[in-house]
Amino acid sequence: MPIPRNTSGRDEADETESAGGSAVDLVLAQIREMIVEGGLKVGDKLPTERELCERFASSRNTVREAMRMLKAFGVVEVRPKVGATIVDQRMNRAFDLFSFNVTEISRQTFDDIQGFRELIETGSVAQIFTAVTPDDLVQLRDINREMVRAKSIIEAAEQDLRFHTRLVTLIGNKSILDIYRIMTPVILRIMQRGKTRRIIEGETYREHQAILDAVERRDALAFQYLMRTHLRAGLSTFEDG
Amino acid sequence: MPIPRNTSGRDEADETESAGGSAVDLVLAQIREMIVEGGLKVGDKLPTERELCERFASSRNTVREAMRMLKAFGVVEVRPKVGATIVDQRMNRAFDLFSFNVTEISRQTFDDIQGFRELIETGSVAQIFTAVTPDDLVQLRDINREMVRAKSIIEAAEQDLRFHTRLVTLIGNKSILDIYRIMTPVILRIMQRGKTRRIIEGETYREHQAILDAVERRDALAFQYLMRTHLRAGLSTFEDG
DNA sequence: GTTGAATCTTGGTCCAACAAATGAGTCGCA
DNA sequence: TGCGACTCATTTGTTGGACCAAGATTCAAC
Repeated sequence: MPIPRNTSGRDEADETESAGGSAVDLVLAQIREMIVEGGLKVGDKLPTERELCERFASSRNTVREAMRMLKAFGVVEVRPKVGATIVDQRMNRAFDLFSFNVTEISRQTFDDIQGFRELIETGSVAQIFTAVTPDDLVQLRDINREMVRAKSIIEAAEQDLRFHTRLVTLIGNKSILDIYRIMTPVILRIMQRGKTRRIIEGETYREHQAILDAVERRDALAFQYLMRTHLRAGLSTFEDG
Repeated sequence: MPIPRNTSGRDEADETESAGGSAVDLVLAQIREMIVEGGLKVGDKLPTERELCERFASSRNTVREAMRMLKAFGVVEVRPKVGATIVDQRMNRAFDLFSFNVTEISRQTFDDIQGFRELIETGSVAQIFTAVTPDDLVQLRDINREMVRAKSIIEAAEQDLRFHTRLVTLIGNKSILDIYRIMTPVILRIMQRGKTRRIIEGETYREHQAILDAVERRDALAFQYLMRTHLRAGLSTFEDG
């Protein structure tokens, strides 16, 4: 028989959780606390769902919804018949997060993203020059050629992005690369907008080649100038909606 | 009577979703598709849970778990009785994402984060100098003084971060500010590590002041040099675990 | 000791029900 | 007629229970 319990656990909602209203949020906060207090690390296993129900005096559905959120956060990975283990896939989750297209890219967003890229890609010239190898350059030119051979604008944009991501990888900074990867979906949409095959085969290809030439010569000023010009080239093609 | 239906909907798992195994993932993908195909924008309302059950031939729990994930992604906001409306709070969600401390900060992460900050904070000197007003400088010096008056290391670190965030805000680039905010929890943990009151009252305070002096003089080279030195100062205090 | 079958465990899904909150319609009164 | 209070229905939040399928475990047979 359903016991008419305190459905909205606001009485004991003294958690630090900001939105500690619903029972699911409460259980979520309790699980988080359990992880932190218990000093659980990546690889450790969480109790079973039914055990969590018992411990937090909640129904299984409530616990499951809380687990869903943890899964959405990339903090736990749950396999059937095995249980939930703590992981850290938050970067991948952040990546998924922005693949969700809910808003059209505004002119402002476009400018901001390109400004960010300009900061990253021109500012890290020293690290790139230090790390780059002849083999890297060969691969980069290959990518550039593949971009021209691409069958569609979308595919070409992907190669274009691959080119830039490859450069950013050379910086050797995982945080920067993670963030660049998180922005990938948005950057892709930007690239696909206002680009034609003619632009890709012509301007984009040549600009990439010129940038690689500058890398080869270790010409920092040229690299920065060419990269900035390259990134800003798209700005003119952007049409306000 | 429970109909022995196909519990693991792998038969029709022809979705583009990467992990389209479970029924929840399937419903999630279908809702996403519904949003995209239907051209639903921020502010639009989703059908009721029961309507989604009917449309996707799933139980209410399954739909609810899918909605939980959308909520975790910051894509929908659901109020009791009112229903689910589409929002875009993904940046806030990304912020929450990294407030979850599951791993200890390694030396490598420390270096990477500081390297990223160095790139952002020294590379945007032109934008900062253009945007800064006398009032901004007054506020920045206030923040710096508050940092010294802080009652705890944690509070001081928060003021320290506030100082840098205030500077980054001057860049006027929302994307950069968003990313800086996302990194806030990690940066805070870095700041709290290896800092003593002596360091905060002395070195940190003086370095901040010197940076502001450089801003006031519009001395770009000094600004970049001082900022870089300031950010790298912490590196020596970091002790390997 | 190894292997294979029986059993147990556990996550995945579904169902039925009730509580709570809120919007909408309705009734009564001025 | 206008408006406030009231009732009612709808919708989300939560619970308990049930079953299934598949991995993990146990145990018996060889």
